[in-house]
Amino acid sequence: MPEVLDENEYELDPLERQVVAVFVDGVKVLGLPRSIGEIYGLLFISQEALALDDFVQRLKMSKGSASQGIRMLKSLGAVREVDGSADRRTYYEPAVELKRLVGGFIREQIRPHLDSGKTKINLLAHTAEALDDPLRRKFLSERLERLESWMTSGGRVLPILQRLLGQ
Amino acid sequence: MPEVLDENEYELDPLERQVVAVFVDGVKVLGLPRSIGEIYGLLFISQEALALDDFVQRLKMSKGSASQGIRMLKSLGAVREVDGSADRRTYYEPAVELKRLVGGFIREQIRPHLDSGKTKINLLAHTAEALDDPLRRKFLSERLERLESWMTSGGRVLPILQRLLGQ
DNA sequence: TCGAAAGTTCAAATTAGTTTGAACTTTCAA
DNA sequence: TTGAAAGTTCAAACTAATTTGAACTTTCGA
Repeated sequence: MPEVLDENEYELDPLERQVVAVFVDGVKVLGLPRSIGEIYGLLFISQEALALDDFVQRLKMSKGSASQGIRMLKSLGAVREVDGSADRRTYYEPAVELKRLVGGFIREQIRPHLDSGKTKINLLAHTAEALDDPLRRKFLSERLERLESWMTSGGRVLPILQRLLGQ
Repeated sequence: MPEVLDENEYELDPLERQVVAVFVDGVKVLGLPRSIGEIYGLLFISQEALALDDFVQRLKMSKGSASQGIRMLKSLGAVREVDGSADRRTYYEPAVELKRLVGGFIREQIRPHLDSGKTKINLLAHTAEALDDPLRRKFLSERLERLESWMTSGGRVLPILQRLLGQ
């Protein structure tokens, strides 16, 4: 067993394991991979910033997973790099403001789908307008309009949602 | 090829296929299986109620998938049974009010996770209170309290969200 | 500048999640 | 009542998603 600091003990203690498990469950609900929950969870219960190797050792995951996980967490705005570290590594700490986390999730995981969905539906609405059967045309146009209104409602609600979660 | 009505033609036409694809993408974002999107999508663009066998034939899925899919859609409140049908089958039509769909999703997919999460965190908070190291105890208690406050905020926001989507 | 440590990439292996299909139960018209 | 059609169940097969690990690139202290 390598010589390490108390805080960087190889295994997670039971409490840490359970908190990490809560985050693993949480990110699964959001459709994100387990490793994201593990990394963020470990950061959340750590008093000091952690580097890639800490995730590899303490969570027993591959360097590849840790690297990809950190990349996604960065893109979500869920972690930030701590600068001014003594050694050559990059250290991370978690963003713990709910507003910020929700904002990142909306921006990265929700908005793009809303936008591309809206585009597709607009195209289909056009196709429907060109249908021969007038009854079918009317029906489909109505339904596609409704679908568009869902997207619009969704788009309007997201910023409100984020504001409401701003503590 | 079996003798069928126009509306129940075996294959989906290109427009129908594309609308169904939009729903398949949509439910994937919500973390629901493809078959749910296919079934709901087909109902959404159909002018008359459909029965299990329509999903099997037109979407080329197994009876098992269709049955399980309908069960989940019922639990989400996304389809309702049409009563008074001529034959022995059960026919379904889609619920198309966004408010209702969102409500069902919150009730079935979000609330249970929020509730079980809150329970787990409360237990962990207790465990943390019993920690020997006072600094560690303070830090973890703070973090777990924050986690609880996330859950509470989430719980408060859901009904508002649903109300805002009530057109 | 060099080379060892840090970090990245991505095809293959693994794991998780979904669908199938066959055996089963239920329903209802004759 | 009965049996054929409708619907359900769930273990096995399949598919999709994640993780691994080895080869690679980048970085920076000596």
